[in-house]
Amino acid sequence: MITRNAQSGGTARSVNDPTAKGKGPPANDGTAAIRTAAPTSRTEAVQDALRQAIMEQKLQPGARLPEDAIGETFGTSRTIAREALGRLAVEGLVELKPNKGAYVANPSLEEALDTFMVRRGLECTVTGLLAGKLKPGEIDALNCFIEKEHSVSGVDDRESIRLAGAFHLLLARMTGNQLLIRYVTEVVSRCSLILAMYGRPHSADCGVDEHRQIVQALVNGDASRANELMDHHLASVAGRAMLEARQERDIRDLLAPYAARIKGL
Amino acid sequence: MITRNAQSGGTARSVNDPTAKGKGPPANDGTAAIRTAAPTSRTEAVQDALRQAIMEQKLQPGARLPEDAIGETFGTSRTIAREALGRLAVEGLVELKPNKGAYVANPSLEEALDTFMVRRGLECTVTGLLAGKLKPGEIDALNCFIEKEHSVSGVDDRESIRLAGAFHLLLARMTGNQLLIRYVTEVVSRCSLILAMYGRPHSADCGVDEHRQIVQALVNGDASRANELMDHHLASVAGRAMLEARQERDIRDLLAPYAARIKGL
DNA sequence: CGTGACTATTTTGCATGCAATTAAAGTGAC
DNA sequence: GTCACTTTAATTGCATGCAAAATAGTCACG
Repeated sequence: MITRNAQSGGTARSVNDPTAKGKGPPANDGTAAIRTAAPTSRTEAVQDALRQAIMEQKLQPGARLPEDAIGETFGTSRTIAREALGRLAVEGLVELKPNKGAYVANPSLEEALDTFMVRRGLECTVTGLLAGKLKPGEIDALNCFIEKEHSVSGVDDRESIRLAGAFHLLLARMTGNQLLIRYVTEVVSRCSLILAMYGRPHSADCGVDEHRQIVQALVNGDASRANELMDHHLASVAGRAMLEARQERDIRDLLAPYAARIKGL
Repeated sequence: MITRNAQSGGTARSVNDPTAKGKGPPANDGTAAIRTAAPTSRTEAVQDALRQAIMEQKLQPGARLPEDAIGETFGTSRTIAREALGRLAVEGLVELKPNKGAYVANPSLEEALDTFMVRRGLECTVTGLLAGKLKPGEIDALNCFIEKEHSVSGVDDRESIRLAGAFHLLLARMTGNQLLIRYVTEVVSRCSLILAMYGRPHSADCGVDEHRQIVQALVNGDASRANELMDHHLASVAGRAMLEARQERDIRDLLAPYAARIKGL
């Protein structure tokens, strides 16, 4: 009925920029995205866009994600949307209910704690691999990054969360361990979602100083201290976020479906 | 031209048992599979079957996995095969080359070491969560499992590797942490593939006793000792496997494509 | 006899169409 | 007015078809 053009994909190219335009300059300082490399397939493009939309809370937790709507939005077929949703489900950002459809993940408190627990283990592996092995250029990059974190601290909460995640990602990338990078990327995504859901305002602020200490310990080659700091850091981030979360969460849960219905999606 | 039946999927049911028949009784003691729950979709069924085939080395590392052939084998369309391959790629058992197709993963020595490194971190999280928290029934289950491991030790290498993996999986499941379970499942899959590729005969044998010690430490609630044991255990498994691997691997790499061509696949 | 270009075939990437499941609306009985 | 049932609409699950890319095969030419 739509008959967009011919049939095959050679022309429909509305994929490249649909949700990506919202932010500042595309300077790739690790700030921008989880994905570093340019998307190779359309599936990846849609996947990246959806991930960003979810993590920026443009798509509320619990919101429905119909294949049709997504495909149409991005100018692709349901096939692509479907596959992107499937992969995001693996990442834990999307929940896939059989025969019912895809929803933005709405992690329970328990799942949130599980995620942080796994994250602590992974990040200790990171610190273990990095302690005393950082090259001068890497140290500079980290310090520079922390500077940037400090500059937005207390100003833009959402940006703070994003940068905090990016910091941990940056560390993981320095290990060069591809699998570790993938896992840290995943848990950081999940944690960012969780913090955006459960976090109180300013909850991520005081993390900056802890980041500084961690880098210092890594530079000093003190692995166990870096581990300890990282562990404490993550535990405290989780703790700060969760403390007052219980009631608020219920309200949000209850409200989300109505909000989605009103907005029409 | 095939016109198998009508059109839709309501009837084509050759999915349920294609590669699964090769082994003993279907008693579900954790021996059988990575997947515990019955597959809900056809995609999952194919995915599980392929995973098993790969881990049993029925499909050699590096072998091509054409969508067509897989779909035909399992009595489904390429769509299903494609999606299953995609998910296995996420798990790291399949390598997906754009516009070229899917291949059974052929991890390099570096990737193998990366995997073991990540695994150590994850499994330490497992031991940390489990130390002193095991219920009597769980302890029994573990001891029973170790007994079984011991019985096949030195008899059936492939089975030993499988059981060793299943033991770690069993531990992970006892944490109840879904994400942790997923990650451990993945790394165990990968490590099983790696051990099957790189492992010398009997390389996994002496692991049984270490398993026993780990359980003992967990029962005693000695978290740090359990961690230490687990770490040492995994490092030694990795070490045993890798030691003589270098040359042999090159040969296998070179041979794999030819083997695949001869067998026609 | 080896090498390069051209063609044919295979295989992936993606879009679309049909059936089935599920959610919703509408209808009637109590 | 509420509950149960039937019907209808929306959406998923899956298969198939077409085009592009990659590979294999063929033939002319050096």
